This record gives sequence, C-alpha cells and structure tokens, in this order.
Amino acid sequence: MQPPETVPSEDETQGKGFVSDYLLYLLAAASEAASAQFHAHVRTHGLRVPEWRVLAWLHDRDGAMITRLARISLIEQSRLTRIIIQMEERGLVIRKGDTRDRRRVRVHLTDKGRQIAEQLVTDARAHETALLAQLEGGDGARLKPALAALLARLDPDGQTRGEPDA
Amino acid sequence: MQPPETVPSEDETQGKGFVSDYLLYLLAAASEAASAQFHAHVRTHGLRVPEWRVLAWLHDRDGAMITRLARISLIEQSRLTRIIIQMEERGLVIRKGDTRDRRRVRVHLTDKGRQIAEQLVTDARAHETALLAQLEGGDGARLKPALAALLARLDPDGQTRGEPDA
DNA sequence: CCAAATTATATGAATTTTCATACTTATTGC
DNA sequence: GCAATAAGTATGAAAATTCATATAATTTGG
Repeated sequence: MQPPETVPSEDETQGKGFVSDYLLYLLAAASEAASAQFHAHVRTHGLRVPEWRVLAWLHDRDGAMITRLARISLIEQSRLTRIIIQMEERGLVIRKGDTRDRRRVRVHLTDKGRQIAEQLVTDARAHETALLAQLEGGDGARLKPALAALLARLDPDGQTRGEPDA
Repeated sequence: MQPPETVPSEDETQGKGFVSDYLLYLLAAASEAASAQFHAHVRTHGLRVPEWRVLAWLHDRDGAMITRLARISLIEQSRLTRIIIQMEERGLVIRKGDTRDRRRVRVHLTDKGRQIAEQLVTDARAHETALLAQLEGGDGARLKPALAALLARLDPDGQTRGEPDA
C-alpha cells in the first residue's frame, strides 16, 4: 500500500465530493477557464468561437470540405453549413463546389479572412506561450503531451485532429 | 542548438499546422472526445449534459443557489434558471427560497433526482476508471493533477471548483 | 450497368440559448 | 436610517442550435 502522504488529505474540509476531481469535469472546466480570455479577445474581432475555429483550420489548410471542417472544429454539420454561409456573407470565406466530387463544398479563405486568421493565430500563439509559462513545475510541459495522448487514444484516426486525410 | 531528433520531424507530411498542437484546442477536443461516450449515456437517462452537471453538483452538496450552481456547472445564469425550472417540472429538483437572503433560490434534489444522480455518479466513476486505465505510461496519472494545476492557476478562488464557499 | 447503399450538404421547424435588462432584496457608506 | 450600489434571479425577444430529413452525387455489389 502507498503511504498516506500521496493522498490529498481525505477531508481537507469535508471530503470535497465527486465532481471537483472528476476527469471529465476537470477537462471541461480547464478548457473553459483556459479559453475564456482568448475567446473574449476573439469576440472583439466580431467573431464567435466556432468562426475562429474555422478560420484557424483554414489557415492551416485552406479549402477543407464542410463535413471535415465540422468534425475538427467540433461543430455539428448543419450548424456549420449555416455558419459558413454567414461567414461568406461577411466576406471571410468563399465556397467552391468540388469538381471531382460534386457533392462536396470546399471552403476557402478570402484575403480578408486570411488577414484576420493570421492575426488571431499570432495572438493565440502568444497567449498560449504566456499561459504555459504561468504553470510552474513540469505541469505546463506535461499537459499538452498528456492531452495529445488522450486524444490519440480516443480518436485513433485523427478525425478530430489535423490528420492529412482522415 | 538542439539536435533535430527532439523535433517531431518538421514535415511529417508537411508540418502539421498550428491548431492541432494548440493548447486550447487540445483541451476542447480532449474534453469533447473524452466526454462523448458518457454524455451519450447521460442522454439515455433523458438528461442533457447541463442537467447531469447540476445533479452531480447537488449530489456533492445539496441546496446550492442558482448563481453558484451556474458558475461551477459551466452554465450561464439565465439559462440555468430555465433549466432548473424544467428539472423541477420533471420532479428532479425543488426550489426553495433562502430565508436568510430572500434574493436567493436554493436548489435541492428530490428523491427521484437523488436516485438518478447516484446512479450516474456511480457510472461516471466506473467510466473514468476505465478511461484512465486505457492511458498507458504516466499520461493517465499525470493528467488530472496537471489539469487541476491549470484550473487552480486560472481560477484561484475556486469559482469553478468545489470550494466550500466561493 | 443498375439498384441499393453511402456520403455530402442543406433546410424546416421546434427548442435552446443568449443578451440585455427588469425586479427584488441585501449591503455599504455617509 | 437612507440613498446608492450591489447581488440574485427571472424574463422578453432575437438569434442560434438541434434534429430529422430532403436532396443530390458517388460508390458498391452483383
């Protein structure tokens, strides 16, 4: 058995309860908390979070099709269709039918869209650096690999990640 | 300069891009992926995710007020008000005005609500155990502490956590 | 080559969610 | 003790989101 010191003092006030040490909650809460500031910044550019995600992915790889963009951007497909239409109306992206497979619609950044995407990606990089720097000890360094490992395990085909052609 | 082997082979296909290694994305995607299965299970009980979160918190500490429940359950206040009303209509919770501070509304589990909450918490524990077991190496063990550290840093007052009285 | 199944996107309609703000009760500073 | 401010909850109305399904284009199997 392990010595008791490894346990966070079983009743630091009364035992803490289930949720506050529950992995799925920690993930959701950490995601929210970590993103709050930057998402507020995104909104100052007149974008909602899903729109920023779309721009960021297109920045990495332009001309993605709707379904794929939906998967990796964590947005339901019919919602993304409408979001893309709005973004097109605002001149951020354009849609082009895929000539090989005419069911597909490919989404491309406009110059305006690319400009915003590049600015925000730059800002995001800076924000991430600052955030990781705040985590003393190994925690900051360990976090990304641990998350990546979790994702890889849960989504072996990279449906949710940047896989070239999943 | 570092030897190149420490770098993830700069063009494993073309360089991967920004998003797929961006902390805020990894957090959001990992949260989604990790929760997908269990959230589906929650829905089979006729509950939406926010409702499950409310039940889980009340399971830990009954009689929370709306504002606080909203913060820790990651739900916007006016939305939670309506969700609580719906849950009350379905007999999962009851609202009681706080007699000390008559602005406050305290939410309590009904027997029915508590029964569902307990069942789901049990299921959640089992699911979490299974999930962590899948992560070989130290990743599983390191993940929760790293997330907790991130949260603690971003939310020192425990507004988002189970603090007895934040 | 054709019918059946599958994939990609779009859309109607109901429901949810958001945002701003109203209302009520408490707290603070004078 | 009172006016001003803050805190807690609720609510109308606009907007977003979901769900099921339609439509169109491809792929598969025989």
